[in-house]
Amino acid sequence: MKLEIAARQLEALGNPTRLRVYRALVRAGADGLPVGRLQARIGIAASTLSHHLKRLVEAGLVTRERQATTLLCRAHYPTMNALIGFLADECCADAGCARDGEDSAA
Amino acid sequence: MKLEIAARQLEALGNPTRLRVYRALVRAGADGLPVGRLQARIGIAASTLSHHLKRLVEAGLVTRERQATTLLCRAHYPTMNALIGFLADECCADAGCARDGEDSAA
DNA sequence: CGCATATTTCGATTCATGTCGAAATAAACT
DNA sequence: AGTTTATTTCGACATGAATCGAAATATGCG
Repeated sequence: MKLEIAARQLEALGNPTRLRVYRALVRAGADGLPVGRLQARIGIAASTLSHHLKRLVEAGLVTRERQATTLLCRAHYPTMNALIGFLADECCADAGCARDGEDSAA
Repeated sequence: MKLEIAARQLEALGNPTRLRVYRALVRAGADGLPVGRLQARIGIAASTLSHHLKRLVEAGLVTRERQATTLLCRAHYPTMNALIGFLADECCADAGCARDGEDSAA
């Protein structure tokens, strides 16, 4: 059922707004970014951002952590690495990758 | 506007059925797979598969080519490579990737 | 030309998504 | 305790997605 999980993560990233959010978090690096900052930067309603953030968190791509009065969000790199691994592995990656039948039990 | 494109491709892969379809095509390798084969393998209605296939094609992840009476589908690797590149680049990838501020013009 | 096979398009249905504003909750400060 | 700031949850709405079966289209064969 690994495929289901990968699909869920891909879906989470497969929305322009969420991808923008996620990218902003990645760029923010280890320090993360408070929700409010994100909102100002991306320019959407707070409730909408919260909704998207929740989906990213549920997909394991982002972590949220209370930091006094604000909620600090951070990109969770291991998940992204695993996802890229899945794509590269299950779904090809390297230039060559023209492996014919492999385990495709016809 | 590259982000929009990446989001579109991620969304295309972000559905379990489509991801299954795509993976089947990748596994089929350079020979590709006719639609009918895919349908039998995945077990969904032909119309549903056609719909999903269309989305994968529109996202540039799959190519379709008439082969006499059947339509041969193939995974289009360059797109996947570019997508992985985008994720690795814009959205982190390598294990380390704890680059703090970089261009995050806070 | 008409039939058989392969695939898509159409129409319908059901459910999920993206979005917002307003109200509720959480945490800190006075 | 009350106020302010930060964020989420709620309710609503419009739009899009996923799915199917049936009908339409395309290709090759006899």
